[in-house]
Amino acid sequence: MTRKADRDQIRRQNRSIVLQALRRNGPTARIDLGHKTRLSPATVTAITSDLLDQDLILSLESEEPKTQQARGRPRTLLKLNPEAVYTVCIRLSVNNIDLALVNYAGEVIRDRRIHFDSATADARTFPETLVEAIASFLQEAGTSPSRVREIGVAAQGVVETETGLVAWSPAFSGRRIPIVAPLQAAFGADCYISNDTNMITEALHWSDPKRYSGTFAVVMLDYGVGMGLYLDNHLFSGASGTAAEFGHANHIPGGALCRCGKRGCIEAYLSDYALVRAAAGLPDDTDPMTIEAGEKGLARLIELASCGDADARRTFSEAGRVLGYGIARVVAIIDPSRLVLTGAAVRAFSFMEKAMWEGLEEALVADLRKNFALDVMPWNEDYIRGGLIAQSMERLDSTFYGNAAARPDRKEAPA
Amino acid sequence: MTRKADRDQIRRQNRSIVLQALRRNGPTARIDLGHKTRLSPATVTAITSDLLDQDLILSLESEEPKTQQARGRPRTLLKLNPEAVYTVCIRLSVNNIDLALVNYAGEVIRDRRIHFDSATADARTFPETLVEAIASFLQEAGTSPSRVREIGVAAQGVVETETGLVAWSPAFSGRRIPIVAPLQAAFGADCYISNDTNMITEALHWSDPKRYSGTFAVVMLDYGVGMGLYLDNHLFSGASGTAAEFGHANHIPGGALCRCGKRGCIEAYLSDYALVRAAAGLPDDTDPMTIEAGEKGLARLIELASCGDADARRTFSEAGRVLGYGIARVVAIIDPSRLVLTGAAVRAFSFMEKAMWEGLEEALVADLRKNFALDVMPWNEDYIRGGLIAQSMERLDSTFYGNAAARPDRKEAPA
DNA sequence: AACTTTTTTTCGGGAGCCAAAAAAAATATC
DNA sequence: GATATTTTTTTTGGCTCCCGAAAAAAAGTT
Repeated sequence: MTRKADRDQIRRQNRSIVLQALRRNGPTARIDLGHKTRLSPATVTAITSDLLDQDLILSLESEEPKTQQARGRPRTLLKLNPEAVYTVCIRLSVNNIDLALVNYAGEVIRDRRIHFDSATADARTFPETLVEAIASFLQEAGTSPSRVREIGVAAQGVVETETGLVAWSPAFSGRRIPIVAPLQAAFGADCYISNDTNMITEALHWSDPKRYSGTFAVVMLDYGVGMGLYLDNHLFSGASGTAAEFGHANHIPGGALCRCGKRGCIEAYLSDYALVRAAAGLPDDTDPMTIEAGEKGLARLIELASCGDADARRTFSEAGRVLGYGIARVVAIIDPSRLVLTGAAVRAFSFMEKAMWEGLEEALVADLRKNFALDVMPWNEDYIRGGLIAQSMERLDSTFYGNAAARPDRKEAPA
Repeated sequence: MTRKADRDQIRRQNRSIVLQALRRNGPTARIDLGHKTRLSPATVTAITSDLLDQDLILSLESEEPKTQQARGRPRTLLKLNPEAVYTVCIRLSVNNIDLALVNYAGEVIRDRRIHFDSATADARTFPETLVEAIASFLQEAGTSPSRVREIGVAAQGVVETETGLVAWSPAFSGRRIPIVAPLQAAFGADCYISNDTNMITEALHWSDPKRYSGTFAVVMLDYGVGMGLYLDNHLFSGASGTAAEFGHANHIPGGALCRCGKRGCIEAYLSDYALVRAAAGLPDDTDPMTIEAGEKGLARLIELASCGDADARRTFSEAGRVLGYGIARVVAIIDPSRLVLTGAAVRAFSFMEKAMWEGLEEALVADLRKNFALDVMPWNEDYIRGGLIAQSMERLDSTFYGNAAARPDRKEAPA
């Protein structure tokens, strides 16, 4: 049963909409906020004066507006108060912790990369390491931890959003590492953790909501294979928060050996180590950990293919066919309107494309595969940070209302 | 951006909640409606008096309430007015059109099965046939078509909910047959079409919302293989409405021949004809259309297995392994909290179970497969009708508000 | 200085919710 | 039979929304 509606909900929602409009459009006059949000001028005045009282937004009088308008009362622009609250956005990769301090306007005011050698470090102490890293980062920045109201983390591997831990990651040699609980305990802020590809998905929706709305999927071919799902206009993370593990969906029973220990995973055909292993003619059960792949391995392979090396070309072509089959299964189950292909390996897309389409056609009946568009998108790591920022800001915007806590939770309605 | 909130929305939502509470609990006093909906008594009075004015609900004074309560003003029970509106729920199977006339209380007041021989009939004229069948059904029932405000259709095969047509079905030899548009034109009611397994999914949520909420999947093993997805508390049907086509997700590249013409679909290993084909030792590219399977074929196979026939046992065991792999892929991508297995073939589940778990274990890393529960559920066709009724009633409840049309559309927010 | 134009604020009204009081309609008690 | 008690329902009054319209503010134009 749907939850009952009451007045508070209206105001909360409308405040949140005004904040979103300001974040998306930068300094804006009340009258334009009215147009953008479809609220009446009177209501915009009421809401913005609340927000001004709370120092969440600022009035931009002194600065010269000098828009095109000539006559009439000049519009006073409003903007988010950058210093109202701060967010820390963190990206965990195999060897790095990337920290960013972000203000309420969504601007990165300081960032820092900390090396973390996952091969030698003890995964069990990682949470403490992370807490210390954040604390010293904030101290350097001269920002009191109490002003940080939101901490977002993106990690590679299998992330359990619901429990707030990394369930399986190459960085932690497969150990389950709690992240959200230690951060929450240390800083008291609202914390969350998500898969890195989910954050790319969120970033796409933020940067081009026209194109990336409704139901779409993102497949990331990188050092590992990830997926993000945006379903019915919401980021989807499944019941325990581990959905969209495209890379560990099986392709061939008993097939090539994957880093996760199983055989036949899509990742075992498409990721960096899989490509290097195949191109080198190694048996497909060669332990992935013994393969030197990563950025260098992949780059060399792409170069070889570009030079016309037959083995490299064949490797990419076979990978493309696997990709086609994988996409076919996702399309059959999810029916997205668009599928975005990204990650370091899309540089080699031209070598995979033909086989990919062939695989897709072999795998899926025409009626099901004609309704989706494919985007191939080179990318950079900033997308992950962008998604974290978008997600954090959305959580913040819907939090502020008096002292009322409780962000409405889409997951479960109370009995 | 979220839509702005206003007062109308509140009232609409609360009215809808009251109607839902009445539908779920039967005759209920205002005071209990207050408890169930968490609305104040004053508000319940206001809303119910509106609903009484509109004849959507009835007051049950004369009849003896005689509840356990002894003293105090007696509660007057309210109930939905069964005659307020009518719904027609239609199930299309290969050879039958099952019609049901349902009143606003969700009770079936008349039903009828019409034979439709899809082998000889012309699929192109099916829409007219359907319209005529409904019209004569209503006439027999003595119900004016104008009182029918909702028509819901469930069909087997690939159903495009968004365009309102059957894209591929064994009943129509693969032709695309429009359903919603002709019905809408003929009757003016709000019409929709959905996949039959989606309706089972909806029925499960309706009948046991505690157990079947959040994110869960339903797999139907029948004369064909279907799936329904309930994600984040909403029935999910994908961008074009063809999601959850589990049966046509590929299992083995270049594998067994499927009814859809492709090779290696899960259906080509798990459906009635696939089992009969395998048990008979026929080559796996034997044309499914030439195989006598259906209810009888499946029943005989189950009997053989029960008697200890080795070939039959092996057939089911192999099918179970495929099922395990298929479930593993769904779990990797969707991460449901529960997976329901149903359909005619679950009678043979005991012969498939061991291999299914083995397949699941082979295919998926442990971290991803330990978060879901499996239900095996015998079923009957009434579930589909139940889901249609639940869906139709939900659509009706959120429709009535003054003359305002516009059921809020979860799919797309306006710019 | 008076008019025009545009934005913002104020004011009054309507709609929704709720808490509390009042009314209604029984049974229990004397 | 009259009064008290209990429980449900309705009414009242108050609060908070939002909105339309009017008023005010703050320019530029004539």
